[in-house]
Amino acid sequence: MIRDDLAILVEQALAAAQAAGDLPEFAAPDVQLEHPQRPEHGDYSANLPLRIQGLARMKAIEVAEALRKHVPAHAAVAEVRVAPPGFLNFYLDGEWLASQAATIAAEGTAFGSTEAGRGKKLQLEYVSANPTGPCHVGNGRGAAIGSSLALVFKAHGYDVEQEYYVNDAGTQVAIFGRTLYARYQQLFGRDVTVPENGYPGQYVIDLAEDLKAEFGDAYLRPEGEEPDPALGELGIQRMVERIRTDLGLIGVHYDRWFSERSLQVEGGPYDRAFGRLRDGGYVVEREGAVWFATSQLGESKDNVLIRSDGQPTYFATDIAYHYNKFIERGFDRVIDIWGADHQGHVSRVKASVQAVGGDPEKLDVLLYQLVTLKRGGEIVPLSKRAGDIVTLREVVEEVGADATRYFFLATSAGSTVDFDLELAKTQSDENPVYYVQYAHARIAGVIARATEQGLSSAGANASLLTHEAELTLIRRLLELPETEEKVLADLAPHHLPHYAQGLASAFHVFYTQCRVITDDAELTKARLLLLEAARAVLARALGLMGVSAPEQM
RNA sequence: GCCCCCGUAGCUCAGUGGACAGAGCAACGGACUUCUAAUCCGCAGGUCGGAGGUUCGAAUCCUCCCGGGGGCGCCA
Repeated sequence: MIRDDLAILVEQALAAAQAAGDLPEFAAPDVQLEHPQRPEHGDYSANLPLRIQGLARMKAIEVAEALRKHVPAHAAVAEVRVAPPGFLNFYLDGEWLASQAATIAAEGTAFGSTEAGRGKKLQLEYVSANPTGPCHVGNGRGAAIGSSLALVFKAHGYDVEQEYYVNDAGTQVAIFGRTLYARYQQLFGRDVTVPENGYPGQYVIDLAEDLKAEFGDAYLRPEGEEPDPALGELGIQRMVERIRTDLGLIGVHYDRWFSERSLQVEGGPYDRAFGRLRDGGYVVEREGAVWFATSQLGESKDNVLIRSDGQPTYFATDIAYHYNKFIERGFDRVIDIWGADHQGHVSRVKASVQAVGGDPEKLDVLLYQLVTLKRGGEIVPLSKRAGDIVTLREVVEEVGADATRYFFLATSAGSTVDFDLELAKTQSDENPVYYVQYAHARIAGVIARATEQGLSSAGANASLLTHEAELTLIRRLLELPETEEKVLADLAPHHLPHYAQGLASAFHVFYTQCRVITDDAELTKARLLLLEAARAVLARALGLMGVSAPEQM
């Protein structure tokens, strides 16, 4: 990308200046280029002189001047200027910019793709909400972040597997089974109550009704007896199906649904991982429970693996799960995306990866802050245990899949967000996602009209693109590769909506100032070429967000 | 009590070592006989929670304090 090309020019200038004796010899830090906030400071700016003034024992402004003299000529660069207190500012050449419209149009939606991840097996695990209830709004945030990251990684050559970890074992599943059986019995007139710590939500009643309609009293046992485990399993299966369907509504699809229970088969990952922990001397028994001596690995405290009732903890199966990911499936990199309420879990999972022979450096845990759901300013609880849950499906039906995904993507994972249902509904017409989509629809409209009139960009002369609005738009197009790089480096897909917003804005300005289809046949061709480039980049940005790029609105 | 995240315009949020802090929404004033006005232009809006410190340079890094959220050995 152009930014990297310019960085190389700066490195070359430094080497040349040192060779010529204009600067002393020293090892310089990596060259970083940025976009100045003010246009008069150029398109790209290097602060290298300020950072090496100490090494050079010269004033920054003099370092900058020494560098400027040695910057090699480059087709993209019209001018390099020195600005106080010591910046080296690059101004892109208008003719080169115009030529980029042709380059981008030719690449189409492949513009921005790289092979950076070629041959790397990457796993992204996200949402993985308990199958004891449908996805709620908060799960939607994890879904949008994970899904979008997966799309970007794929676009850069990574072999990506998206996985949902199904917690189909353990205490909560058992409680869910008992809740379901209680609701089921109620449908047959029995006076039973939902167990303490059960799931009071309406969806369990709905599920019980479905099962009764389908299987009648097949799961009913004599009063007072324990429920048929098969009922609970069936219930979990149905909830998983529901989750799969609901996530599909916002375009989230997984390569694999990984069963927690499958880890626990005789001689399976759970046993093997446990063996590794024992071999490492990390397993101790105390207070009737079995502990993982995480404190030996720098953790502040030990953690229970097997409870005193003999059941493994969530942590224990999670160790087996990560053992399976790293050691048995051999991923080169694993990214877990969790809600911030799992924050305390991060360091001990990393410690466990190390303990079972994996490399904790290859594990990234991306935490997103929780979503506060509001209805008309009032907080609505999100927990499945609270009963009154607002499902992801309800939200999608109210505000639409595109707006939902865009909303969840638009803020950085580190910020808490308020999702006000009333606001989401009333402001749906003003949602930024429509601003971006409208830009795409406008482009599609003009191109369609041009096609009707037998016009195309064939044989276009890009150098006719000289209007300031045209060049500004092209500058924006060129920022897509940088944006994607930043998304991957920071694991921060929120850069995408931010970028798309700016790109759409540059397009709308262009559209207002520059008429595409005119009597000037040559200029029309050139502008159609620019439209094709803009359309491809916009469609790509929207696609990476998992948001549709409509032909018309 | 300890740990993590956050605090930026009226609201929702970008910006996390560079130049005079940005966008959207809301408010106000303009622009459609012309490829979609879900648009554009203009105007306005800020002690970057507070106080010290480091640095040529701090919204950004360090320390302390205030406020909000999350977490802290047998829930997941």
